[in-house]
Amino acid sequence: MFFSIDQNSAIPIYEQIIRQVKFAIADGTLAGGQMLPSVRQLSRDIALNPNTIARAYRELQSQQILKPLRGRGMIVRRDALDACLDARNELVIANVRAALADAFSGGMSSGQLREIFEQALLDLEPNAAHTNSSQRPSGGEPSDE
Amino acid sequence: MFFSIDQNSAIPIYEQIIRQVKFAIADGTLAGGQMLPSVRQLSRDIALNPNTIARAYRELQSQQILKPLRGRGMIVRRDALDACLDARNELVIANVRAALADAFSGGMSSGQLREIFEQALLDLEPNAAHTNSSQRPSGGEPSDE
Amino acid sequence: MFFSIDQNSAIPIYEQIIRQVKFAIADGTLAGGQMLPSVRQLSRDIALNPNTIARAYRELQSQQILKPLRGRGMIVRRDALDACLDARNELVIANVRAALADAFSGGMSSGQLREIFEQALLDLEPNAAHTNSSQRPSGGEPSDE
Amino acid sequence: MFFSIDQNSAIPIYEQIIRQVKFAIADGTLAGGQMLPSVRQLSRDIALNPNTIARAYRELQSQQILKPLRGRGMIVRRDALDACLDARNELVIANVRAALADAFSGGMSSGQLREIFEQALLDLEPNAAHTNSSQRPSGGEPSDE
DNA sequence: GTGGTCTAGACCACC
DNA sequence: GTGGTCTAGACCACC
Repeated sequence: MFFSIDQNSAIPIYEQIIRQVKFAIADGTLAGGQMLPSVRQLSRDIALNPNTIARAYRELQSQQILKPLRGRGMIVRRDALDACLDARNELVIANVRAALADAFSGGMSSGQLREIFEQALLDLEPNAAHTNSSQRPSGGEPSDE
Repeated sequence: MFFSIDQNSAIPIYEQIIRQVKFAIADGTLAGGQMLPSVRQLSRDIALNPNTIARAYRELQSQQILKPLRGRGMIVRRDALDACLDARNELVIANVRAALADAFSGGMSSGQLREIFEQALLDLEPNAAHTNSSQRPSGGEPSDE
Repeated sequence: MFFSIDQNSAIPIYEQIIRQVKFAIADGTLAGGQMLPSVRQLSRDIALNPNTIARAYRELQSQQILKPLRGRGMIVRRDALDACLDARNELVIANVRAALADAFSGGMSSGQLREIFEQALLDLEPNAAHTNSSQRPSGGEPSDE
Repeated sequence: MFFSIDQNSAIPIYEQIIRQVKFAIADGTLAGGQMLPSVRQLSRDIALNPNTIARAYRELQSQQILKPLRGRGMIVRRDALDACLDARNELVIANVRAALADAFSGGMSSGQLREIFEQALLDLEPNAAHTNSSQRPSGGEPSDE
């Protein structure tokens, strides 16, 4: 599976699962209508208590991301993509703002912050082809309907 | 005092105090040799149980940031500044990296991230106008209207 | 359990617990991966407030001796043995040096100190007869009567 | 003065003073009838709160070590030497036994302990001429009467 | 069930 | 006055 769980993180495991399901939908790894691994299957795969998986699925269901198929499991709702893109964007924006607010409250300058940001981008960017332009088009979701 | 506690944060109160003491040292608000408010005084000022303050002070002591003067109170160690600058930088870098890692794992592009970063900087930067140059002098409010 | 707490000691109870956990790891009573008694269980067994136990466990955690398994309890870290052997040796060496420094500062001679040391060894050594040779094999109870 | 105070020690400062006065008497640095520095003088010399000095002198007086001369200060009682030698010996013996008990409770062997003891002796012995004989005469106090 | 946080309040030694 | 320890008990999230 595509889950990577950090047992030591301060973020509860069920939250990590919720987030990773949403992000997988946001980036297209999981598409509408697709089936999720069963609670039992997944609990074996990633060695977690089934209760923890079940809790994550339950919350994703109540957030209208997943839909239960009676007796068969959970599928991704056809209309889940927008909610997942929004969730992703909100989370990322909140993270960035929190990091900046922390930095300013400790007296750091925006110059130092830009350096840190660019360095982190260099280190982490998946397709490492870094360009200096900050005017690239904003992205937008390709329509694959 | 300079403390601002968020009772509803997921971050424990004693951790908020620890962080704010370190950041106050990092930005020069608290200098080496300076006295901290007493446990009882601070507990009155920010309406917290003295045990909570004492716990924060105790951890700062074991991290070599504060030093107790027996029967008199807590002072900032002369050599605390470096540790506090390091702590601040590490925290900010970790925050930024976590935000970026999250974003990439959700399929966001570095272009989108730069926009989010610059927007957050605009919103949060304390009393400073934004210019696009990253070599601009560190202070000043140039009018680019 | 293997804890023996002295309520009247000048050493705080939580420090006694910390020391005894480390020493139990050092002498092999507690091995890496092994589970500790839960805070509530131990607080019942040795008639102490759970907060006191929790404080000891918390500090052992921050010293990388124990590791919390969320919702399940505390285990001894696999790599804790070295740290515990070091802690034990450092403590013993510090104790011995402090005793000797005190003695010398009061004008005592090394001859007097050797007598005191050998007498204390005779009195305290667990189930072992004393011989004058310091190269004797490490176990066994030779009868030198 | 002959005092060396460790502000950070777990041992209270007034206890350090008491011990150092007794040990100075035990090793002959302070003789019966000799005058101690006044509370004010000493508090200036070693930069301590006069209350702390006064408390130490008060306890030494109640232990029959010092005697107040009205309006002039404290002198060492003529019969203080025996009490001071006893106090020194008891303290050293207690220290040594405590160190050994700690060591055994952590699974250390008497062989290891002898090594530690001899090493500490080598490091600390004031007139570093170390001999291997452990049968030296026990010392005894020279009579200078 | 588990540990973690927080409040409330007692008591202590030290200055 | 100062910080440090300890008890008692509530409440929380997680498993």
